[in-house]
Amino acid sequence: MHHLILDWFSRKGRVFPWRYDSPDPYHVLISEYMLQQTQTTRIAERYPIFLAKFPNILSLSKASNQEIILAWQGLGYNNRALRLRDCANAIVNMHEGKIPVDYHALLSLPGIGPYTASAIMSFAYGCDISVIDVNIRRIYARLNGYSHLDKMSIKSIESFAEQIYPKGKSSEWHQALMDIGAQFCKAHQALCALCPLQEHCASAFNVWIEKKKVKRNEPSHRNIPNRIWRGRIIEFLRNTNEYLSDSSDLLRGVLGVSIDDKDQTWFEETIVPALKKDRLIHYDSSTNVISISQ
DNA sequence: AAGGCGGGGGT
DNA sequence: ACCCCAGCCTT
Repeated sequence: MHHLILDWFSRKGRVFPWRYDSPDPYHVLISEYMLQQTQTTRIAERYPIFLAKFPNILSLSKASNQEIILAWQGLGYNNRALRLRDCANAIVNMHEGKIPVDYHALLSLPGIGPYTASAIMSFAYGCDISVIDVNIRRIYARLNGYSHLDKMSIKSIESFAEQIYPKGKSSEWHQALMDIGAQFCKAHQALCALCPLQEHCASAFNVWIEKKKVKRNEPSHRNIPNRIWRGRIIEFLRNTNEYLSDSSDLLRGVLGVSIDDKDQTWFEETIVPALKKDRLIHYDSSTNVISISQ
């Protein structure tokens, strides 16, 4: 099975700007950070532009809030941008600018959790470590014939993951599985006929399909979730000349020309505090100017 | 344990 | 009109 998958990966694996035979650890850090909850196609567009602006860990560590938020355009989850800069800063200050080759050291950095830490260990440094994201979890559960992802406990997944991957080939193995999960062994559709794992899969051609998630009611305004409005506000500020705006101009620019008291209250009591909490904006109450935080 | 957090393309 | 995505942090 190992040879089958590794061979499949070398012939049919997806091609991305961040995939190289000997990747720069900095490039792995950036791509994995961007890829958290964000689709590969989006990253493929933005990744080269971002790297051109911040070519190494030192330049990234010195970015102001404003610079990093601007460079994050199109990637979503804007406070991730600040976390990434903070992460670079911690690496410069605590690790002499070298991305640690140590799982627990990575885990302690801002915005790096179990997935990203193991991904860096594996993809950047070629270490023997198992990597588990939602695609790989789903594949392992199906390989073992479980009737649902959640039927296989985290512990079982972890111990299976540890013993299944070919030692010395962690990087290729796990990236291959993510390719398979994204293209064939999908949550809502299983294309077993195309899957290189089919002969080794207990669920082949008889796969459980994930139920649609019940959507929970998000706090919304004018029928649009607040987080979407927040994103639109940051985007509006990105497109102003000095990345600032009079607060009422901003509100009209985002919501439209007719603003009532409810809009105003919602903006001041819900949206502005949330954006400030995330360090994304600065609000000068004396001049009534809102800006992307410096 | 659950909720919050963007954005654009797919269905 | 929803639906989802190479997670992580906070409460």
